Amino acid sequence: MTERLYRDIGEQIKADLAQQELAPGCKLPTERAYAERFGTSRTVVREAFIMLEIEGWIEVRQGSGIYLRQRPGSPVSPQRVPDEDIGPFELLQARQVLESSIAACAAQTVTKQDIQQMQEMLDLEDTMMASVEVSEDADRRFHLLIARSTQNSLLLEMCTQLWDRRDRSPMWQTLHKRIMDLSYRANWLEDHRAILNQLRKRDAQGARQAMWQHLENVKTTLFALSDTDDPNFDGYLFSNLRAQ
Amino acid sequence: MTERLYRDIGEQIKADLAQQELAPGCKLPTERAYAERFGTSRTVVREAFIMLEIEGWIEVRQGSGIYLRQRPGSPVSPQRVPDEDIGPFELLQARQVLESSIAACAAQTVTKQDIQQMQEMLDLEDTMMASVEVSEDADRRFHLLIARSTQNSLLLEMCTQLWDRRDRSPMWQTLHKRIMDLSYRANWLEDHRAILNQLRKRDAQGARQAMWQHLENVKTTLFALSDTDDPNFDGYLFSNLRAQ
DNA sequence: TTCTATTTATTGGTATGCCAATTTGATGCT
DNA sequence: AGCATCAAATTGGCATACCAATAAATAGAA
Repeated sequence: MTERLYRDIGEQIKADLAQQELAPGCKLPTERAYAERFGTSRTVVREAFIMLEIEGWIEVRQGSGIYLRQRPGSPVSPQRVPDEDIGPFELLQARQVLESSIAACAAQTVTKQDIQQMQEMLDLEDTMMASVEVSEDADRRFHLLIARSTQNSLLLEMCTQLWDRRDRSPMWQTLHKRIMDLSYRANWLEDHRAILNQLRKRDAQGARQAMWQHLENVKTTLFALSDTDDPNFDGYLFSNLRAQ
Repeated sequence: MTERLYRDIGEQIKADLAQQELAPGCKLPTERAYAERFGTSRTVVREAFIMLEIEGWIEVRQGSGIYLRQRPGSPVSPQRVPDEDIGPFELLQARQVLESSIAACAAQTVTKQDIQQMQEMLDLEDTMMASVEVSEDADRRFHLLIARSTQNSLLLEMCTQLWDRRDRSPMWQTLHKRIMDLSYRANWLEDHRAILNQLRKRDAQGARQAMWQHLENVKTTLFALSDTDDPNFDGYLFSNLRAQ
């Protein structure tokens, strides 16, 4: 695996900023200064700053300089957690917490069109259960449709992030096949139907509980599958918050 | 405002990929190909790809090529919402949904050490209420400590993201000063005390409701302040999900 | 003195060129 | 035929050089 140099430099800059406890809005050293300091070309430093910019730490102004957008390294706020460090269990727990509340919220904002689209996804899940590809995609879309129906773009974005994380998770690939081979999808389809029914009734508490139970069932399934030959499986499954 | 070229190119590449509906893992055109196509140097294309890499869309392998990491542009999943497009109300609603559930979850996982640190933050808020800087920082830390006490790094990360969004929000700067000048902080400190009390009791429902009520109060305060001379204020306050 | 216009320096933006890792496929041996 | 080896092409990694926007300094007019 190629360790991209700009990432190293970017992390070093972040560490450096965290150490100094600079105030938001203050000006940072120039690209040239960092280049000389790290003994690299300005190109790499520039790339590192692009990383920090995308991550939201800094703001770059041509001809002026680079400025801090917020306090770096607040003791409780971590940088982005690497995909490899997140286990399926931790991910599902986060989804359970977030999506159950989203379901409750959605019950109060969902429109007829939303309901209709969700129903179409369920029909798709039903008829195309044989196709892993299609039914899995329908699963994802069903959940995201619920998030979208809250009419809150941030809730949809967060929910999307968690699903993207799952797809990127190395361990998911393994679990994915095991789960798909088995017939759990029928159970989950029933869960989905229950959720949609609560949304139809505009029952916030019912929707919350239905979503919670659904993800609880997924967790249970996952747990049952943890009897595996992969020695790292258990530790991975339960990997949780690391020390700050 | 400087529109950074690499952002334009990056967005164009993303749009291009979404259009083609490529499968995950497939190989993308080379940097040189995109450079020629857009009529720019390879440098900007490379910077654009760094953006996509940070955002998690692609994986870059030296000497080999650039590969897709996941499905781009699923109909319901948007790209990241720009900070400028998010109003304080939408942000607070997202926090209310997320943080109230986090509080409920935290009530079951919080440790004595967590409780102690939260108490310290409240004491800081109390004694340093005169200092806007300090009390605001304590506010932030208090909320993030709750998220951290769930022992779930994703929940902490999402919560942190929302607070970072607030800090970056252009409208927040305006509201921020108005709120700080007034004496709402005392009320919010009471809210925080109520939340901590529920956490002490390990009462999940109580914690959920206390957090919900707290952010409801913040929303109310914000709404009261919306009587302003800024013509864009109202629209901004309620800007919500845009059409997909 | 003060304000303004202009020059100069600073700083990020972009392009070009060469280097290193990887892949590909041709070559020759078994 | 099959496989190992090596050379050439491909492709991203990095550095240098010059361009453009901004800010700072300075000279001149009111």
